[in-house]
Amino acid sequence: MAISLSDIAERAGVSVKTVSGALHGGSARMSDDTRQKVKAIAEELGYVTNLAARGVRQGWLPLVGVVSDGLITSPFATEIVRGLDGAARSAGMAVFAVNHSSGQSIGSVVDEVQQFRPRAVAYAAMYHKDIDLPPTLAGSVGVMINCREASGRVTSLVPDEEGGAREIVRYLLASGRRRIAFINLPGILAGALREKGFRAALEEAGIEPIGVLPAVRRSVYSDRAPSLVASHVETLLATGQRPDAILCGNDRVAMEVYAALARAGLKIPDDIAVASFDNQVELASRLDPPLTTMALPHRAMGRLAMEILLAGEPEPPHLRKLPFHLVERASV
Amino acid sequence: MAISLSDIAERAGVSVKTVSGALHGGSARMSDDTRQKVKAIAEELGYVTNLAARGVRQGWLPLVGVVSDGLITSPFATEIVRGLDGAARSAGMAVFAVNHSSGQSIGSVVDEVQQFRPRAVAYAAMYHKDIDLPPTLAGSVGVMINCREASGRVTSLVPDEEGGAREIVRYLLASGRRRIAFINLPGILAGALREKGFRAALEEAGIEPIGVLPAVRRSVYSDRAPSLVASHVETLLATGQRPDAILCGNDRVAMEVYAALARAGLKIPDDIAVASFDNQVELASRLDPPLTTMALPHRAMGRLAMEILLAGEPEPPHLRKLPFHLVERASV
DNA sequence: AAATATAGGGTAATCGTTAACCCAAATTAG
DNA sequence: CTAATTTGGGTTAACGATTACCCTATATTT
Repeated sequence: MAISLSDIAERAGVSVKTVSGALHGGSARMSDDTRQKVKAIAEELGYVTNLAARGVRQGWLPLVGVVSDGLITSPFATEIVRGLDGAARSAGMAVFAVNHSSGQSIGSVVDEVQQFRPRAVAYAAMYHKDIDLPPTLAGSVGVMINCREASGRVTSLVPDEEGGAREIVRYLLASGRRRIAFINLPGILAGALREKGFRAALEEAGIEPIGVLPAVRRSVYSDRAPSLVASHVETLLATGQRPDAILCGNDRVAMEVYAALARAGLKIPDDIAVASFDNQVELASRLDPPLTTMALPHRAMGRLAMEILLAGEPEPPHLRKLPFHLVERASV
Repeated sequence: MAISLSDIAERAGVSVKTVSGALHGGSARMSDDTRQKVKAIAEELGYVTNLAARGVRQGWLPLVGVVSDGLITSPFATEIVRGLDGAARSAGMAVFAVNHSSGQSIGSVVDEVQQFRPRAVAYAAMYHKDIDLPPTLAGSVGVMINCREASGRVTSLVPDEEGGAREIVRYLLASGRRRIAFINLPGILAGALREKGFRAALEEAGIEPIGVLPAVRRSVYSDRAPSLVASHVETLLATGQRPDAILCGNDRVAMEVYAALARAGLKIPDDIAVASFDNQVELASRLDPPLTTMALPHRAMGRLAMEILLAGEPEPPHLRKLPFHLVERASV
């Protein structure tokens, strides 16, 4: 078994509480002499705090549980966790992430996490969606990240899809583009909201969109679904009203657009501008030319979530939309 | 405060130990009647096991700590974690992942994890590298994942880079290719080992490589470094010995090769085959044609690591190389 | 019918840490 | 010079779960 306070106490010839005070109680009344001696012995013996024991006493462990739905495969997930982690560290907390596979109910996973008596629990969705949290869990889950909680009982943090789409469209307009098409991700919440922003921004400029087209068939967005991108691009180029900008649902769609435009012999951005959403850096910066894209506020959501979780007085539940961030590269 | 065993005991009119036996001690002597009654009350009160309390008694929490170096951004990291997680769950353990940012020493992060009294601790590197673990940690870290531990005091699990390269070259040879070039990732361990495998496989077939070229300048591999891929491809195509296959250091290099070949008007795989390492699915399956690539054994490393950590009798420390896995798509 | 098992469950110690309280010596205030 | 305060540190009781040990009925054996 590992070294405990009483081992140190015995060696130092003091009581356990003195050791505890010397090592952990910053303001405990005690001579500097004693404190130094105890610390030295602790160091020598290789003492490591037993947080489980402290946890029993305090009623909680210095953990913040994060339950995420399904795939943590995406780089987005890690950005959320980074945001959470950074804020957690500065509060002396660790992030304890558990993903719930499709087999389990949210409730059972939350319970699993609760067994560790975390200070707080957040729920994080891997893509922007609606989630209906079971009423029983409204008390134990403090923040919903990247999803809208239906009942409104829990504060939800989501990307401002509509605003992000407006911003990139305005940017395209500011660069002089007027004939703008949108190859969107169908069947997902982000797609629907972005389309609203896309249309709103064009309307406020008094411009008609060239087309809003789905990247895959059947209104079902999936990485496996066969892509329609190439044929859409060909169609768009064939019309008399050839677009001078194509906005893409994500960087991978943009990658396909690049390929289709290359086949058609068109130069980016001179003949046609390309922009998208996601800022998947490895992809976007490697494309030729590097891709201008709207970065999602994943890290910001993570950071804000942690601040909300650890804040003393909780705000009343509400939906908070966080802004996208334009990453200018050379494709516009 | 949450419900405890004694709350249930009081309500049920039995002792705490009976409640403990009923809920957790599968084989405790007890009438079925009592057991059912206790379980019902626990359910009703919404009892959740306090693992911290149990942890104090047992000396450890049902956790396996995983310390990873720096960036958890890569999809590889999550594959490792998935492997660990799957194996951990079936043993009733949870994975507690902590990444150590560049500021901290490995030791301090391991200590941070040890405070939670995990059952075992693993170290995971985000890309295949050599790591020199401080001697003090050889006792606390049970397995090194995706890295070779210099001193040999700890079992290390790494991808069989050499074997993987041999396999993909043999595959290219089997498909009839004879003039094979390799645009490799310079400056990293994986690159060096793969080159050995690449050369070995060609030699055993009595064939000379067309060229082994670095994807970026200066032998420093980084996602930011300016790419040399396009010019290399142009050079390769300009020679009389035009290659009929290009092996790429990773899928992103392959993506650039695709673009360069498209510009040159060459068809994949008819004019020239392309293959690579990584199997970054979102990319590889989206390229046109979909990319044939060697998948790294990340999940397998994670799973095996957990099995080693949780095994009763530990094997003596050794270096274990896990095989790559060929993902056949249409680019060869 | 007496001796022995066994089922069913209680008591109390234990894990490592913290914290409310106490006490003696030393210092300061008046 | 005495009373009040501070300093330094010890005692002891929690926290929640587990477990070795013990006791009392009832069931089984001889």
